[in-house]
Amino acid sequence: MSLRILAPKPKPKRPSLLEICDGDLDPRQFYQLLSQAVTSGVFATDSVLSSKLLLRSLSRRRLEFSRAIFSQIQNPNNFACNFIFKAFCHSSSPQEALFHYNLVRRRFPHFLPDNYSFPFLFKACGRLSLPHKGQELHCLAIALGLETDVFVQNGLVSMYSACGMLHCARKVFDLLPVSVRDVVSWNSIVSGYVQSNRNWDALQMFDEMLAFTRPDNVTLVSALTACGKMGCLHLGRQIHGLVLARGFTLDVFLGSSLIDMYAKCGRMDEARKVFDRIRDKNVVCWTSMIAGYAQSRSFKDAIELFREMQLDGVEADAAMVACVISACGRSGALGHGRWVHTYCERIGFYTNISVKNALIDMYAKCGDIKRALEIFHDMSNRDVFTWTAMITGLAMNGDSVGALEVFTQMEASDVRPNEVAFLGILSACSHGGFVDKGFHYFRAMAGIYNLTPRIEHYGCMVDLLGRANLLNEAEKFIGAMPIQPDVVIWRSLLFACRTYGNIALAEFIAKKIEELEPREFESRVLLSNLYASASRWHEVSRMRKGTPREGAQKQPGCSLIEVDGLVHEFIVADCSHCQIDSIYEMLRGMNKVIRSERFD
DNA sequence: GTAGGGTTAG
Repeated sequence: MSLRILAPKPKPKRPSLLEICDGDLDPRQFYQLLSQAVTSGVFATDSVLSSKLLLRSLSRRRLEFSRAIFSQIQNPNNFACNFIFKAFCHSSSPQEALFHYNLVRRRFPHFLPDNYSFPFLFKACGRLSLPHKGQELHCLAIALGLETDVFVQNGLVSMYSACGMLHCARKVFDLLPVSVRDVVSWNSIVSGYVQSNRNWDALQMFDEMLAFTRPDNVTLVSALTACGKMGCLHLGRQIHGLVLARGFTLDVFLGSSLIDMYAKCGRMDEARKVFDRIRDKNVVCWTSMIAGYAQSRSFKDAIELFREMQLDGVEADAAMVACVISACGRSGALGHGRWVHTYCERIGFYTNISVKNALIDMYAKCGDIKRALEIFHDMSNRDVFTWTAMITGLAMNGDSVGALEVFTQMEASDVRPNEVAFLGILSACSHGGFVDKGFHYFRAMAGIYNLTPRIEHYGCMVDLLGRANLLNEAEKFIGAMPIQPDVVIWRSLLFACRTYGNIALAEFIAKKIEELEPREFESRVLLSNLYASASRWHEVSRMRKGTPREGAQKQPGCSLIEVDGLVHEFIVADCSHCQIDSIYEMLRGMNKVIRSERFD
């Protein structure tokens, strides 16, 4: 028997901090590694490990750690600096990127930003709308010889666009040699025009681009957005054709912008076809579709789709619920609205200001003004939409005095009323019969707030005078308007004529309306009713002769009712409801009761 | 030894 001498087991090598850093780490292990790095003085000696730790902190989205780690690094290299700029420029506090840039330049005079730094810094300037800081950095970039670096220059185009300085963005773009421009350069300038609502210029740039570069998904998204904003269905369809013919992938961005374009052009059927074809829909796709339905007043479809989304397991975000709440408000679906309200409180969207604004609007539109006021009073931060929703809501619910009070409070706050807020207050004056106050606010628009009254504001004033039986003043007011009066304005005065029985003026207005809308017969019907009430039967029959029995109605009337959480929609002469027979039976029964009551 | 720019809904 021989003795075998066993070789000693090799002692396992302890992995270095760098190796640990490269491996998979759960949060606890990461914190352990961080504390070891702090105690062993790594940040003073090992710039690579410091940088790697920074990178890991960023992937954990723990910016406070990134900031702490960066502050420990004694001599940060450009890599570490760029890293911190990048982390912050995309964060919720982009000013931190510029703060760190200033800090680094002060503390390390030898530090100079490089071609990697500038895009992040420009991004931060753009997001913060700091064109002066951007220009300062632009000068430095030129001094450093980066005027043909496509990344730096594209960053500049986007920065100037984001700051609303489109002429500068265009100049940077034009100065960039054609051989250097890439698809991102074109995308940046096209999207710049779209952001500034210069949609026609955006589409022209898009057209020009096609001669130089193949567009990508991002290009088409911007072009489609421009088409949507302009209601340009023809071009939108052509771009959709390009998507299909050239085999572009229908990603969520392209899908959402196609839905949005079709929805804004009133083609919900085509929007839905796109929606159904998107795989892995995100919350934006669902919102685009739901917003489209809400915008085309198909509230029932909007609310149903929201339910469907939840069954699909997609979580809503604040923007989505604000959109759904607004659909509930406009359809009068108070039950649904309440349910979404509870849902918001549960998920935690309730802190979001646009959600609260939507809730105020919804409760006010559904007649629960008490609840709307409660939410309004509980809010510590109010923006112009909050105030406007409350003023309009009170006016709508007949509380003109309340609306005037809230408007006064708004004027005392640091929020400036906009055109919509003035529509609210003018309609409050009109319904409350406050003629002098109405004129005061109408004059204040231009005089104090530098807002140009739009045709809707003039409409409110005509309504105000008409309701107050100041029909001749209303007519004079229309005559003095700097804009051409439209049918809405004339019709509102015609209604006032009917109320106060002014046949002579009504005849004059009906003529005006017929000139503007020769195929509409609503004014004739109104006028003939007016003749009837004055027993001028000859004129009544003259009016009716020229009026066709059918086709006089342009927009079908529509009403909705919510029963047990389901919204039922009825359009004039629509028999599609599954219980239409029992509904009519009930209506006939009710009519009978009403008639018998009347003759009792 | 390591990283980059532009885009969508409300």
